[in-house]
Amino acid sequence: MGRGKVEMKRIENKLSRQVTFSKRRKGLLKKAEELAVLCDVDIGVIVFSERGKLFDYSSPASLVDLIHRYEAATNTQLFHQEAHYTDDHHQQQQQMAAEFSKLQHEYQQLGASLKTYTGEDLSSLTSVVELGELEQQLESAVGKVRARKDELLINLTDELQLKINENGRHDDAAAAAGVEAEPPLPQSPSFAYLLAVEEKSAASTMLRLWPQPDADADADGGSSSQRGLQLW
Amino acid sequence: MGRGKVEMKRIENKLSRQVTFSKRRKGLLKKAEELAVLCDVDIGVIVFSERGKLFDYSSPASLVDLIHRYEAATNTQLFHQEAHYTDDHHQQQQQMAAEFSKLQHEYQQLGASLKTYTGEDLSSLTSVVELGELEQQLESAVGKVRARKDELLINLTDELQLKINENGRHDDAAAAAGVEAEPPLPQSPSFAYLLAVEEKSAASTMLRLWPQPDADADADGGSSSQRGLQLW
DNA sequence: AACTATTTATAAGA
DNA sequence: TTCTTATAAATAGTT
Repeated sequence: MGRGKVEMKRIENKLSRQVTFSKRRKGLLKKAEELAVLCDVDIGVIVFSERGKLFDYSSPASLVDLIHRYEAATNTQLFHQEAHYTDDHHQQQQQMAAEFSKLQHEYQQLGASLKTYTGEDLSSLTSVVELGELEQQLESAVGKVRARKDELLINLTDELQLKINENGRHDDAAAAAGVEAEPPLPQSPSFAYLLAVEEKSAASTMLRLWPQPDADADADGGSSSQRGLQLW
Repeated sequence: MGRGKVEMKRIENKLSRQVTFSKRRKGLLKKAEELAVLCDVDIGVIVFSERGKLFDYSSPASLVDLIHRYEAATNTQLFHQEAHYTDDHHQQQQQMAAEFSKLQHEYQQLGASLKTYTGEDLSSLTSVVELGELEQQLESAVGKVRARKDELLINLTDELQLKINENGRHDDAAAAAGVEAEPPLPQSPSFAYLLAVEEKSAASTMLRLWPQPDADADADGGSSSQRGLQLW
C-alpha cells in the first residue's frame, strides 16, 4: 500500500529499511491495540530493532503476565521460575558465603592455635602466666603420648612373646612329624634391625619394629622360609 | 478499511467480534511477519483469544529467546539479566561450594591435628614410631615455650631491678629535698603475694608478678603511697 | 468463506 | 524525523 508494491524480502537499503521499520512498527502496534480493543483479547507484541532497542505493546494484561500465560500454554517454563530460582540461589549463596567466611575465620584461629601449640608462634601469649599454662598443657600432652606409646609397646612385646611361644610349639610339632625345624630365634639378616632401641634426648625409650622389605618372599635362595616368626 | 468506519471499542456483537478477531488476528500476524522480513528484526506476538486459545508469531528468533531478550531489555534487574546472572552465580556458587568443602576438610584435619597434638586423641597414630615423633615435637615445643618464658622473665626482672634502682635515686632526691622517705622495700600486705615462685610437676620455675587490686589507690588510710615501687 | 466498497497503511518523495 | 500523496492492503459489511 504505497506508491509501489514491495517485495517480501529484506530491504537492502539501510535508510529505507529504517524508515520502513519505523512506519510499520507503529502500524503493527496500532493494529495490535485495535485487535485488543475491538475483540477484547490479550495481546502482546515484542519488537527488537536491529540495534537491539525494544518496542513492545501489551494489553489489557501486562507483558509479564502474558509471558507467564504463554509459559503455561506452551508448558515451557522459563522465567517466572527462574526468577524465583535466582532469588533462592541468591539467598543460598549469601548464606554459604557467610558460613564460608565464618569457617575461614575458625580455620585461621585453629591454625594459630596449632602454631602456638607447636611453639612455632608464641606471639599470642604475652604473659609468663599464659606461657606457663601452655607449658603445662604440653607436658600433659607429652605424658599422654608416652602413656600411649608404652601401651603400644607392651602390646607389641606381648604379641612377640606369644608368637615366639607359638613358634616353639610348632617346632616341636614339626620335629615330632619328622620335618626339619628352623632355628628357634633366627638372628638372620631379616631380623638384623627388626628390634631397635631408640634413645633420643628427653624422649622415653622406644621400640621400633618393622619388617624387612620383601623379607617374606623366598628371596635368599628359598632356603629360609618365614614360617613361625612372622610378627605381623 | 471496509464498508464503514469502525469505532475503536469492544464489538458487542459476539459473532461480529469473533469474525473480526479472526480477520484482524490474521492481519496482525501477517504484518508482524512482513515487518520481521522487510526490516530484518526480531518480532514476537502473543495473542490469547477470549476462550484462552494461544496464537503466536515469532521470527527469526524463537519466542522463548525473545522473552529472554525482553527480560534483559525491560527488567534489567529481574529477568533476563538474572538469567545470565544466574548462570554466573551458579558457577560461582559451585566454585564456592567446592572451596567450602575443601576448607571444611582442611578445618577438620587441622582440628584433628590439634587434638593429636594435645594428646586428646591419639588414635591417628598407630605406630610407636609416630608416637615417638610426636613426643619429640612436643618436647621441642616445651623447650620453645620455656625459652620464651625465660626471656619474658628476664626482661621483667631487669625492669624490676631498674625500677628499684630508680626508686633508690628518687628516695635520695626526696630525702635531700626534705621529704619523708618511704621504706625502701615495703613488705606491706600490698606486696605479700606479689612475688610468688610457682613450682609444678615438670614445669620450670615461674615468677608471677601482679599488682594487688586497687593497691595503687591510697586505700589503706593514705599512709603508704606506691611511689617508687610500681613495677608496671 | 467470498465479495467489494471503503478505509487504512504506507512507499516514495520532499 | 515529518508531511504529502498516490497507491497497495486490510477489512467491515454484505452475500
